[in-house]
Amino acid sequence: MASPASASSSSSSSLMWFRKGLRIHDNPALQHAAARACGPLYPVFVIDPRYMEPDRAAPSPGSSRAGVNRIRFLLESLADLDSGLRRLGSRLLVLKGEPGEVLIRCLEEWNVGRLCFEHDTEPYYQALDKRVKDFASAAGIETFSPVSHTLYDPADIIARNGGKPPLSYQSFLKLAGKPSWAASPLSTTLASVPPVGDVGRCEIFEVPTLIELGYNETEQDEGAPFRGGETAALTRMKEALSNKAWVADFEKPKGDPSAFYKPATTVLSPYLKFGCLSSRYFYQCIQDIYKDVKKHTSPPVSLLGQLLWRDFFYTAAFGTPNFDKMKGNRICKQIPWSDDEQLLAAWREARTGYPWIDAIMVQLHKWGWMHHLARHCVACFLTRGDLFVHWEKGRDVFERLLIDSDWAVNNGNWLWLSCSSFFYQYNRIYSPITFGKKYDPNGNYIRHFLPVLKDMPKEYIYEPWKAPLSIQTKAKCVIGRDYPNPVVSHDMASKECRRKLAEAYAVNQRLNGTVSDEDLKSLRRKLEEDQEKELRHTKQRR
DNA sequence: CCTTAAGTTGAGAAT
DNA sequence: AATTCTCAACTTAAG
Repeated sequence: MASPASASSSSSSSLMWFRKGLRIHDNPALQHAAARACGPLYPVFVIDPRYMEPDRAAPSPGSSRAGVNRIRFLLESLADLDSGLRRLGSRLLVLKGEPGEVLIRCLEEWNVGRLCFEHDTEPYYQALDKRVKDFASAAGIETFSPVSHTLYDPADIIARNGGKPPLSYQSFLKLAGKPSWAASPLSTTLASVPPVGDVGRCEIFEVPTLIELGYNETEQDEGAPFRGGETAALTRMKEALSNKAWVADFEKPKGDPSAFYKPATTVLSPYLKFGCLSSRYFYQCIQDIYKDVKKHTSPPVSLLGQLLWRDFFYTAAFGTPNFDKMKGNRICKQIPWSDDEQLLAAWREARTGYPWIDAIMVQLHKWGWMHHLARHCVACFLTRGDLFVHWEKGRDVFERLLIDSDWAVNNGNWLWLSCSSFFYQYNRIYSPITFGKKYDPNGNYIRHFLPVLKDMPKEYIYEPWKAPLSIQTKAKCVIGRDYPNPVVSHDMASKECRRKLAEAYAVNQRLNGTVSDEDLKSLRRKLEEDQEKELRHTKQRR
């Protein structure tokens, strides 16, 4: 790793570039930078205005790329990182602009000899990092870019599988084995960080507040239990892991998606997304608990199994060109999804008329987080279950609004839920009525996030359109006036979706992975004709 | 290529 | 009320 170039370099300063990995503990890039620095160390975070600053044209409060909840979470994380660094004798230098451009200017201005940053497998960072690394190598700057965001190096797993990512969880597990770093305990503390040097002509900012970024709305929904930052991450993890029996018995599919004041899961995902919590440290802590208990659950359902899912999707995403698209994605079924903007808008804006679906979408807007199974319900409903809208549209909404939205995991799950890849049992459709009911028969979750329905009797809370008008009136919620009628009939729509999926699957199989635009177009035409025929038949029968 | 085994988390009925 | 069974039925990844 040590390069002779750096020893002979006239420059002695180092730059630690933070992007994800917003933490002090188990941060190999920071450790390396701190340990090897013989001059000043500049810890940098670059605010990209396109990601952070308000965009009035955006569909909901936030920037063009991120909802305000995730921006808040990121700012909190940065402020916490700054105070962590200050405790160690340093601070966080915030700069603004296009990250690649800004970083290269810093490297020049500060005469940096060593650049450290966490390796990242997302396409955005792959392109950005190549630019920066090319500059660094031409300028004789040593770079150190370790893999520490995930448990494994996706490239390594793919290489061990003959160049292709494993596409089933079980084969991933077999291939992955025990992570190489897990042989010895992680280094989770740092004694000190060398001080920052002269910043020259670079304009340095403090970590901004939302208001300073130009947001008026700074109120966070009461109850949203998530504050950004490493401190909150570690507290939250310790709290979750303090109950060893809970950890040992954890089975994700048995969690209650309607629990909101006390979620059924750890809610560590946003911290893992930004790297406020090291996935490796989390892994180590879980293993320590497993050693202490007689028996524990196993992947895929166990708590450790959840962490492995993340790596599974990171690996699949890294090894699949166009992972975030249907077209040009070799593992994605080609399906003639509809582009009905009105159905999409109804879903996005929580007015499908199905309270269980709409309540989940409200929670997404207000909290930026929902339980995993709740995400399944709305994703299934939008795509293969009811509305037959393209999974990429739903993906975009999640990507914007979730505080934990993570490129690989989010796209992977949309591929999964839409039966486009990984999972193919399109007959198994989440009912927007009965699924939530079995966890929350009284509808407390709906009453909380859709207060317009708070006085609807529990008999009708999942299907308020079935309530007699007298009851609707008494509940002060007349369907069609105070709350919408269902945008589709679930029974009819889901049958229709099943049929369309079956036909699309048949075409994909017949054409064996080479479905052209023309093929898709003619399939779409055929499906529409069939639907019309079917409608005529139903009318005749009546 | 062909065969085989397996698939995180459905719904509804029956016990 | 909670658990287990049955249903109808697939598909694909892996080997």
